[in-house]
Amino acid sequence: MTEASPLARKLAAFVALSDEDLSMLDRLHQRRRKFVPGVDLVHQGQSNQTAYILAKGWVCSYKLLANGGRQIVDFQIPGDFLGLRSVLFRTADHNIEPVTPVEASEVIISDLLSAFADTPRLATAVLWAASRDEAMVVEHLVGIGRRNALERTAHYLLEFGARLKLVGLGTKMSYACPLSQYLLADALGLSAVHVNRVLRQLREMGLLTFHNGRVTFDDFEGLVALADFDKAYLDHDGPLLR
Amino acid sequence: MTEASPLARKLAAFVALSDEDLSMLDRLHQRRRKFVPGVDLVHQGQSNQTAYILAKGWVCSYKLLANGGRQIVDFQIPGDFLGLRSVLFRTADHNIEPVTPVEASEVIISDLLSAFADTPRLATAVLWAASRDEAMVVEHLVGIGRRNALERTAHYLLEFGARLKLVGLGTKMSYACPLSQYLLADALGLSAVHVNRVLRQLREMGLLTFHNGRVTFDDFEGLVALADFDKAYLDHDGPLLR
DNA sequence: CGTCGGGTTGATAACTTTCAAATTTCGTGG
DNA sequence: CCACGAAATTTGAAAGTTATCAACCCGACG
Repeated sequence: MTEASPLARKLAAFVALSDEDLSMLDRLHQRRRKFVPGVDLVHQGQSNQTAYILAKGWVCSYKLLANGGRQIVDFQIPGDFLGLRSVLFRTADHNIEPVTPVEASEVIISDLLSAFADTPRLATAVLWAASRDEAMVVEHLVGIGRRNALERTAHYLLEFGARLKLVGLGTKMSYACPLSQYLLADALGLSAVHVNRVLRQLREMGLLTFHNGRVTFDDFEGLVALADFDKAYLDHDGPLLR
Repeated sequence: MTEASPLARKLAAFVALSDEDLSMLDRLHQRRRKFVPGVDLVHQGQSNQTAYILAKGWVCSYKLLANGGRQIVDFQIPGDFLGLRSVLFRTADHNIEPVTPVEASEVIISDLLSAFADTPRLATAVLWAASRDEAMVVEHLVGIGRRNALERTAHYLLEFGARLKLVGLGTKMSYACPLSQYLLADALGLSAVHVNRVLRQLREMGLLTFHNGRVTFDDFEGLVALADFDKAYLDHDGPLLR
């Protein structure tokens, strides 16, 4: 096998996958498409949705409000599914936009469903990943509702560290993060100016450094304590299910 | 058929269900159990989960933080599933607690899965409802992140109106709401004191009244405008899919 | 009665936003 | 390789929103 895809890598962390599972997973990837920042992949209200598996780059899902604000619900990174929900729901209720140049494979929904029927372990793994995604949205909600700016930012950046490590795009100590402070602000429910101040504070406290598109954890344990981060949450060694 | 159950009523709004679908739905309901406020239905970290269909009363799902705060992720009302996610995830990552005395039917997951295989329209309806629940969590996230206390509260109470009307527990003008201002505060990411002030303001603006466990919309259109509420979102007449 | 949980109100403090203005970074064309 | 302009980051000051603290009120209930 060549280099494992991010998705395969992620799923393998949940469920031990056979070669058959893996090749089935490969066959799900259809046309590879590219997108660039500034052009939505999915637009609010648009119907007739396609689902994708993200292969390269970051995207964000967001909603716009009448009062002019926007809230980023989640960022997706390689190995994540895009737009699965919109397909079910028939029409998208949010926008999806590339944060960086992006490559993604189309997924034919009927292929996915029949793959589920044929390879139940794969189905388990995908459902598991979907549940985790939902859990992350919930954690995000909790953070915005009940954590102050400092804890919230620390928690969010820690979570990304864990997600990226899972797909082989980061180490325990640092990762490449293409987000601007504006994007971070729209995700955290803060103003960009305040995000800047918070990042400075985290740096001055010796906890983490976000510079030049790279997040570095200067004091991992300190961060975890500050953010009340559940390490077990995204962090484990072998697959959970053998 | 006797009085339609809240769940049947809700699903029928999404998908036109046959008698066969409906009786299948009935058979999903197993042991009926009762719960009282103060005792968790589901406790964070607990494994070996059961899923339920809520028949009477309200419950809330919440997470506790190390800093002492708690965030209520969602309230569930009659017709909602409870703990479906926890079952998949093997262990619960949040708590579920009754807000009022509650009655709920256990659901055997294998029954649910085989019902899906036999009656695809029912499966569609349930998945649709699940997607809607997820969309509501996202909307909640957006509200907490980017709406001020007034808009946020108005939006939340409007959403409840729509949800309750869907299961026959409210009219366009008002509904019974058993939530204390403390509960509302923990859901909205505000302090109880501030919720009190916001409710007063909404009342003084002639928009809505929340008194004696009842929410009354005094100026529906005004509220919708203030909250930037998407009426189409939860509101429709016939089933979406015939 | 006395207590207790919920609601209400005022005063003050804390946190975050907004506005405005540097400063730095970075890609592009000269 | 340097200059230029646009975008992103940084900082200060002032304003706005929401939390916290401290009372007080009220109805339910033992």
